[in-house]
Amino acid sequence: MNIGNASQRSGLPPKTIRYYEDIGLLKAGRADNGYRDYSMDDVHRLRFLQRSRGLGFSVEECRQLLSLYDDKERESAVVKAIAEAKLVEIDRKLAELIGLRDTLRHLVHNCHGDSRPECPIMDGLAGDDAVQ
Amino acid sequence: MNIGNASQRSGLPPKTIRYYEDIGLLKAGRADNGYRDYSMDDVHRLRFLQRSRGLGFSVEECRQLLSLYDDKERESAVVKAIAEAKLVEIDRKLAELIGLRDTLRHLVHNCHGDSRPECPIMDGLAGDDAVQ
DNA sequence: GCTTGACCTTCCAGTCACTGGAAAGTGTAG
DNA sequence: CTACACTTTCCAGTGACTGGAAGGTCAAGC
Repeated sequence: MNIGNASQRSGLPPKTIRYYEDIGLLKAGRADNGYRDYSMDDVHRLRFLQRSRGLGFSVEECRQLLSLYDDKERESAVVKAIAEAKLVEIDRKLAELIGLRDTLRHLVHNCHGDSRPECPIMDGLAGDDAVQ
Repeated sequence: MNIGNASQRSGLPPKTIRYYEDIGLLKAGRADNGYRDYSMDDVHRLRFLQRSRGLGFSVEECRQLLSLYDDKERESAVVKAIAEAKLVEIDRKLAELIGLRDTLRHLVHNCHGDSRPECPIMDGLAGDDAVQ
């Protein structure tokens, strides 16, 4: 199957699929006309990449996960450790983002938002007073 | 004052300050020896940038905020609108991240994490079953 | 005066994960 | 035969820095 077809089945843009091949994440066969040729197995791996990336794993982590995906002898403990580390990372990002939101929300809440120049948001960003 | 000093006072690395100058975010004077020379006013603007970036505003948004910061006639409503839009964006990111965390948490929870190859995380990433 | 080391300058390249676009070849429907 | 969609490769750009090289400047200590 051509790349466009594989793209539709995997949910990854053709450009991204070629990029993944470039960086050695997944190699495709070639048809006689030079077009890339994908098997259903390839499509499964592409979908795997699409989901892994979508869940926040980096490309390097995806490379690792994909090799575990191919490894019929893998230990699920290894996979679980990677996923747990990612979970910690997501939780950290989440906490940071919540902090940002609360700070910004507080600033917005205190701003009249009218035609006058006085603005607690600006004051907060300027850092004259405590922002958090 | 030299860039190192301005860096310490603003919390921005010298490299970043030079980069901001490169992209026209903030211009510094020059001393006789060719070194950049910063006033306390410059430091205030650098701190303003440091805080704005830290709160998740893009460099282009910071450019806009900085010009409002300088505008003594600004309307606080304009600032508030920008901050509110950013708040919506942060909330959207937050919701997405929470979705990711829940999905991943669910997968991790279902995985034994032992020496056997069976792994619900892998199955979830492969997408044979519903991930969310 | 000389050396050492910290600081400063510019410029170029790399990061991450794509994405856009140009130029050219291929396949298919009418 | 033509139109048009699809494919190929290659090069460059994104955002917001960051690292490093090569060289200039400055202050302290000997």
